[in-house]
Amino acid sequence: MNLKELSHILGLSQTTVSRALNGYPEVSEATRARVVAAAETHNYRPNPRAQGLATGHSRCIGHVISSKHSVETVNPIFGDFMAGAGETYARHGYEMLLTRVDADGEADAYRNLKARGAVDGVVVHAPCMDDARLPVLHESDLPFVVHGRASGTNTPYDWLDVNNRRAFHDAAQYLLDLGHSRIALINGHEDMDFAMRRRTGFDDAMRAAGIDIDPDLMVAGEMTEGHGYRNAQRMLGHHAPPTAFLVSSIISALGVRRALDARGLRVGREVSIATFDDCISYLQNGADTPVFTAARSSVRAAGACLAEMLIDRIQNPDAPPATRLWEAEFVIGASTGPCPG
Amino acid sequence: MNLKELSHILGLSQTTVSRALNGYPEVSEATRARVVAAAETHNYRPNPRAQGLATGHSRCIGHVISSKHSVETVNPIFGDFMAGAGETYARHGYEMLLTRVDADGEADAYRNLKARGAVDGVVVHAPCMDDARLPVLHESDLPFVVHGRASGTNTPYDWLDVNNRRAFHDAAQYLLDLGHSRIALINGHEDMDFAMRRRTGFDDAMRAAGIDIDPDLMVAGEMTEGHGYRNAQRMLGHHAPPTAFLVSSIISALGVRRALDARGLRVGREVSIATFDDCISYLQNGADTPVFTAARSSVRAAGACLAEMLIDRIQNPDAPPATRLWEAEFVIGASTGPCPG
DNA sequence: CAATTTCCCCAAAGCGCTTTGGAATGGCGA
DNA sequence: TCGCCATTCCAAAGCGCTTTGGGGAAATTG
Repeated sequence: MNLKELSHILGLSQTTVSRALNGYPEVSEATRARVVAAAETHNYRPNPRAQGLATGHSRCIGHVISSKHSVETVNPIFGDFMAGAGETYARHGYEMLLTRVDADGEADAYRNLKARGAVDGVVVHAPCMDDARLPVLHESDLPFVVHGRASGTNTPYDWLDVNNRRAFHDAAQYLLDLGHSRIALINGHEDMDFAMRRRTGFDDAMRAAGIDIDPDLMVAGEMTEGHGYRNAQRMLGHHAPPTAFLVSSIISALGVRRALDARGLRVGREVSIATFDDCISYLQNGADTPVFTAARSSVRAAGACLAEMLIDRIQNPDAPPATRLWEAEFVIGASTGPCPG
Repeated sequence: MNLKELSHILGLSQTTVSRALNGYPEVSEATRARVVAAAETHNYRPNPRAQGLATGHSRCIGHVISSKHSVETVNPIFGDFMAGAGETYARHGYEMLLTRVDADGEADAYRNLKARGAVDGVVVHAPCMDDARLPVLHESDLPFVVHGRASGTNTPYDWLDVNNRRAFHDAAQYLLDLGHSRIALINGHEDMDFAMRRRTGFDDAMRAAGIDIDPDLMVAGEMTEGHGYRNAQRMLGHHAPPTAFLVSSIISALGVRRALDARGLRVGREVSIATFDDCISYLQNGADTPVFTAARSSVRAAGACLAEMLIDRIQNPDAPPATRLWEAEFVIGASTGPCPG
C-alpha cells in the first residue's frame, strides 16, 4: 500500500492525503479523520526512503562501532548505552544505524555516512586524545555529539562526560584516608580520553599525599575480566604487593576479586577494591548495600541524554554547543576497609 | 555530489555513470576507469535512499530489541551477537537498523519494518514458545532468521540454535557423576524457548538418575548477576542446601560464586558450579584453564552465522529452510568437584 | 448581488537513483 | 562504397514521497 493507492481509494489527491497524515493545517478535520482511518485499515506506512529522498532527512542516527584496540572484545557498556539512547530515539521517531568498521576506518565511515546522507547525525564513542574523527565531522557538518571529551581538540562541540578525574581522585583519596599507600591502578587504555583523566585524578591524589607511584602497580588495557585477574595476580606476586586496587571497570574488578579469592585474600579485609561502576544492568552493584565501593554513573542515562542532545542539535544546528559534566556518585561498599597492619 | 553532477562533469549520461559504477558490461573499460576515478576524486557516494527507492532494496538488516521481561535489563549477549553479525553484514555491504520497542510491540515493529520497506530482512531474537512474531513474519514474507527455535510453530523457517537440551543434560549428568544429588538449577525465564529446553535436559538427567527434583532448588528469571546471587543465597539457606549449581549464564554464575564466597564456601570444593558460557568477550572463561566448568558456544559466532544465513535467504527467497543445531563444547574447569561427604 | 476572503483541495515538479528501450558510432566484410 | 553487427552510450520513465503554486467552491462582506 502506497500513497498513490491510498489516495485513489479515498478519492483524494496524494497532496491532501500526505498533508492530512503529516498534520498540516490545510486540510479539514473531517477529511483528516477519514484519511487517518483509511491509513489505519489499509495498514499504510509511508516509505521512509521515499520520505527521506523528498525531505532530505533520514530519521536515523548513526553509531559506528570500531574494533580499535581489539577485534575480539566488545565494549561491555555498549548494550546499556544503546538501550538508553534507543529509547530516546524511539520517542522522537528516530532509528539507529550501526556500522562496524575496522581499526582505522572510523573517520572514513563518518565521511561515508555523510556523503550518502544515510543518517541525520552521529554519536562518537570513546574519544581519544587528538581524536581524528572530530575534525572530519566538523568539516563535514554532520551533526554529532560525543560521549566523553577529546583533549586536544579546540573547536567546540557537544559532549557529555563524567568527571572522571574527580571520580578517581576522590576514590584514591578515600583509599588513602583508609591508610592505604600501596594502591594499584587498573585502568583502561590510556589513549582513551577518559582513562587518561582517571589516571590524572589518581596521580594527583597520590602526589598530594606524598606517595611515589610505583609503575609496577599501574596498568592500562582492555577492560575485561581477564585483564583484571591477570594484572592483579601479577601485582599480588610483587615483593611489596598492593593493599588496595582502584579499577576502571566493574568487569575488571570482578577479575581482581577472583585473583584475591585465588590467593585466599579477603576482599575489604586484607585487600580493598574500589572501582568505577557504569551501572551495567546485568551487573547491578547492589542497589541497597553495594558490593564494591565505587564511583558510579549510569551509562544508560548517558546514552539517553546524549540522544536528546543530538536530536536538539539536529533540530537546531546553530545553537551554541551544549556540554554536560556529570559527577559520579561515590558509594561505599563492602570491598574496602582500613589498611591492615 | 550526486549522480547528475558527476555525470555532467564527465560529459556522460547518468545511465552510463551508474552502469560504470555498478559494473554493468554495457560500458567500455576505458570509460569505467574514468568514471571510477572521477567518483573517487569527487568523493561521490550514491545516496542509499535514492538507490533503495529505485531498486526496492535497503541493504539494511533489522534487529528489533524489546524489553520483554524487563525494561531495565539489557541482554548481556547483545553486544557480542551484534559484533559477530555486524562483521558479516559489513562484508556484504549491509548495515543494521536497530529498533527498540516496549514489551508487546515486537510483532507490530516487524509489520512496520515490512510496510515501510525499511529493511531487507530481520533476525528474531530470543524466541519463546508459540512465539507471536513468527506468524506475523511468515505472512508478511519479510525474510528472517531466528536465533534459537520456537517450539509450537510448525511452519518451517531458518534457525540456528545450540543443542540446549543436550548441553544441560550432559552438564547435569557430569554433576551427577561427581556424586551430587542436590543440584540447583538457576535458569533464564522459562517462557523463552532455550531456557525451557535447558530445563528439559536437566529434568531428564535427574529423572534418569532417579532423583526427585526439589522445586525449591529451581528458579527462572532474568540472567543477571544479582539473580544468581540472591537465589543461591536463598537456596544455601535451605535446610538441605544444594551441593551443586547448574546455571544458565556465566553472569548469573558470577552471582552464585559471590554467594558462596559470602558464606565461606569454596567453589569446586564444598559446592560446585557448572554454567552455560556464551563466550562473552569481556568475560572470557579462561581459554587455557577454565574457571567455570561450562557448556560453551560462542554467541558471536552465532551472530556471524545467522547473518550469513539471512543474507542467503534474502538473495534466494525460495531456497529450502536452513537450520543449524550446534553442539555446545563441554569444558571442565575448577568450579566443580566431587560431592563432599 | 458582486467582490472578497477563507477553506479545501489538486496537479505537477522535484528528491537521486536504476533500468528499459532505443540510437548513434565505428569496424568489418562484401 | 554500402550494409550489418557490436559496441557504447543516452533519454526518459519510474520508485514513493513532499511541497510549491495555484484554483474552485462555499462563506463572508460591502
